[in-house]
Amino acid sequence: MLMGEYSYAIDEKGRLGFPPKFREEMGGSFIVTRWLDDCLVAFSPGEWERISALLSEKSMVKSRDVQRFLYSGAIQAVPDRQGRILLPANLRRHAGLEKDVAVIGVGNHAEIWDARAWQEKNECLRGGPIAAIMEELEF
Amino acid sequence: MLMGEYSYAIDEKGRLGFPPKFREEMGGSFIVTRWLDDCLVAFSPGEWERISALLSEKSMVKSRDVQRFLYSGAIQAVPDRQGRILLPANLRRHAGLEKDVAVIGVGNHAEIWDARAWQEKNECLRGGPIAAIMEELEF
DNA sequence: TATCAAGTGGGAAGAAGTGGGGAAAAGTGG
DNA sequence: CCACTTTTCCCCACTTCTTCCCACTTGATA
Repeated sequence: MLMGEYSYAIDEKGRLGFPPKFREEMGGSFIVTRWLDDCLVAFSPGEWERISALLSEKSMVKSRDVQRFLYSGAIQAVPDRQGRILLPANLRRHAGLEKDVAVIGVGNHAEIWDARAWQEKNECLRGGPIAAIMEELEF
Repeated sequence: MLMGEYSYAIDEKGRLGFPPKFREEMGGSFIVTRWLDDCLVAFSPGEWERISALLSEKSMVKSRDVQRFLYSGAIQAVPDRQGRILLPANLRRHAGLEKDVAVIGVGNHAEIWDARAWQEKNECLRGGPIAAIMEELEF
């Protein structure tokens, strides 16, 4: 179960640290791609298979933009011996990543946020919508 | 059944004492995460499993903010030999914890409040809304 | 009053984050 | 087709921070 929040800095070579606990849980490599709300997502190979299968069940025509979105941004990330992954420029641009980054666990996947964007997201969530959404979900 | 109210002080390293009775009831470790009304929550592993399962039944897209809220704040708290748990900075910030803290039992879970916030909450509860909420719940 | 449990503080070992250098591969021009 | 330049990628070393463990103090109880 991926959870927790970790802070990292992208260095001049575009390398991003990745939490040891996450690497351990995900295995030797994982898939990183674009995600909703201007962040990036990391799936273990198994979860990626599952997502992929769910997508292929849908109408190829109706889901074409979703497939373009997810597949075109996807890379297979292989951490180096220090546990860092290399993020291509297009992915960094999508999430507005420059230097300070937050990596968060979200159960079955991890998300990569620009530190400031994540902070603002947090402020919004604290504010109140969480209780409303949970009620709506009948929690 | 978790119940009662306990006072502790967070030390400079972010460590927080946890009531022996609660530890005993929860087992060797438990999950702590953000919760509604600017406090933290502690679930036993079993209860966490239940919450987690409820969440994964929902739509991944619709529940994404709730999942971010709960999972990104979650840590597996393993008390040290003195029965203290280590609270990361982001959790302390969420609940406004600085020094004096109240740990309270709430049936199936425990909550961690800033002492002053808990005091104010208490005043509010005394005030009156309790009866109204109980009526609404058809108690 | 003595003993035990529990709360609090500090130090040391280990892991993890960050930066830099070197080798290999790929792309480009002659 | 060969050689040179540039970029990518891998590995090593250092510093910082986390985490675990031990000791002390305080309060309760017999």
